[in-house]
Amino acid sequence: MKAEELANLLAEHSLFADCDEAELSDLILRGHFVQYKKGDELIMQGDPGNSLLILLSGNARTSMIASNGHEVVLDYAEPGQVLGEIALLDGGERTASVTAIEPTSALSITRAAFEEILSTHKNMALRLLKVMASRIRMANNMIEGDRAYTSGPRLARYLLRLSVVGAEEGRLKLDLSQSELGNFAGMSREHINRQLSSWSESQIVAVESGKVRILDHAMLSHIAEADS
Amino acid sequence: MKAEELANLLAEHSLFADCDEAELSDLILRGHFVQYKKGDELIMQGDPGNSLLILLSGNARTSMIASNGHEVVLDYAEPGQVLGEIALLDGGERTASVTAIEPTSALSITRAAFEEILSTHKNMALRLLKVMASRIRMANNMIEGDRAYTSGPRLARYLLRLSVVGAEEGRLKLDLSQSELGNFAGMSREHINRQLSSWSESQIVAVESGKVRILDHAMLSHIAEADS
DNA sequence: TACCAAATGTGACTATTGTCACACGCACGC
DNA sequence: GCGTGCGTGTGACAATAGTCACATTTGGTA
Repeated sequence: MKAEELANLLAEHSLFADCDEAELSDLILRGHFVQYKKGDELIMQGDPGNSLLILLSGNARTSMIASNGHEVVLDYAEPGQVLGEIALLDGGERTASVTAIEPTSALSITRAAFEEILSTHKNMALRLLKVMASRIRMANNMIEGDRAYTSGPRLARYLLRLSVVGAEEGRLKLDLSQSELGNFAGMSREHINRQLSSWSESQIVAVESGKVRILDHAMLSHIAEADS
Repeated sequence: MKAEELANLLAEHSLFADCDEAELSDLILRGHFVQYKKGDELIMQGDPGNSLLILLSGNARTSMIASNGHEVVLDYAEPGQVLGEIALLDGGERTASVTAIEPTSALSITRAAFEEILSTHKNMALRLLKVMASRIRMANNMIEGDRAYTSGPRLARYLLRLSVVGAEEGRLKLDLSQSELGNFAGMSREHINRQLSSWSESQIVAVESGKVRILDHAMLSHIAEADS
């Protein structure tokens, strides 16, 4: 892939949208283009964290396996997302895995290159700080939601999180199986199924050929804030 | 309080330990010394986030109140901790409150001063990035633990998190009431009580005059990783 | 088309944890 | 010394959600 195409891909996405020429070309020059097929692991839990990825295309799931085998899905990453920066920054192991859920490509940046880029382009650090701030915000939100609400409002929250903003007819960004939704929202597949069925009857969502569609966005938002 | 004293306070703590003279004095010069008594709110959920705090002494609790009234304690902050950087960086509202749980003092830094400091001392950005990285790691850990484990292992994890590292006799950093422990570990006061009583019988912890002491650190760590 | 695997739907039961109610004890101030 | 209030201990019960078992559907492909 040519540098120019990469530059376009990067510049499309918010974090890099305001990068100047030099920054973009530095990223590309020092980065390494990698491709994955569905199911490949971009990052593996337990590995040392010596590089950072910038997702260029495709989609990936960030998840952790707890010591009792329970899988917890933390997030789904879209193109433009920075992945693996935590272990790179604090020198620890990777605490989560990132798995491609469709054919995916990314720019891989080593620690050395990352440090050079940070010290050369001081705006990059500020950009990264902002990204990480919103990531902490999101994580705190998850903790709050998981703790404070019962399964209904919680599922509502996760569905809303998956919903496209200016969506045509409540489509979700990702078509997850009910088991995957369960790992994301922290409830059993069966429970997801029952909840969706119930909402389906009240015309809040539609479940068509396995795919969830949000019919009543307002109602779902209301449920997400509900008392119980 | 004199600048020199402040400099010493700052330099004592990891994040600022390797700051050079100029950085420290810049922080102090541009910062504003504030004091709080027990129960005061250093940061209030819902406010706009126009400043950042560096805790100098005392102790504070970071917590959120969900829309259904449920209180979720995210963390307890020790001296040296940076607080309120998220809203400052991403421009959003404060999503959590920070309350002094004892007499507390802090250095308050406005957005303008913060930006100047970041752009003058580029090492500051890197330091902050590291702090935020470990904060994300911690948050992900909480999510994993809350999701994957039942109350026993979860309480064990939170107790361990409160335990002093080179502790004399398993003392905790903070003496929390059982209700507070409940809000921190995400379980009801009654359930905390029953769990502690049970561990007390098996000599894993001791509950003396309201204060929890860890007797069998190894056992508690083992429970924290347990299957159920 | 016919088969297989994976995903979904659903009932019955169980487990875990929260809630409510109330007793007790200890500390603090009057 | 004696209330008053807060934190704690504990039983009985309710509610929520998980588990297990199995039927059914669907989608891909030989």
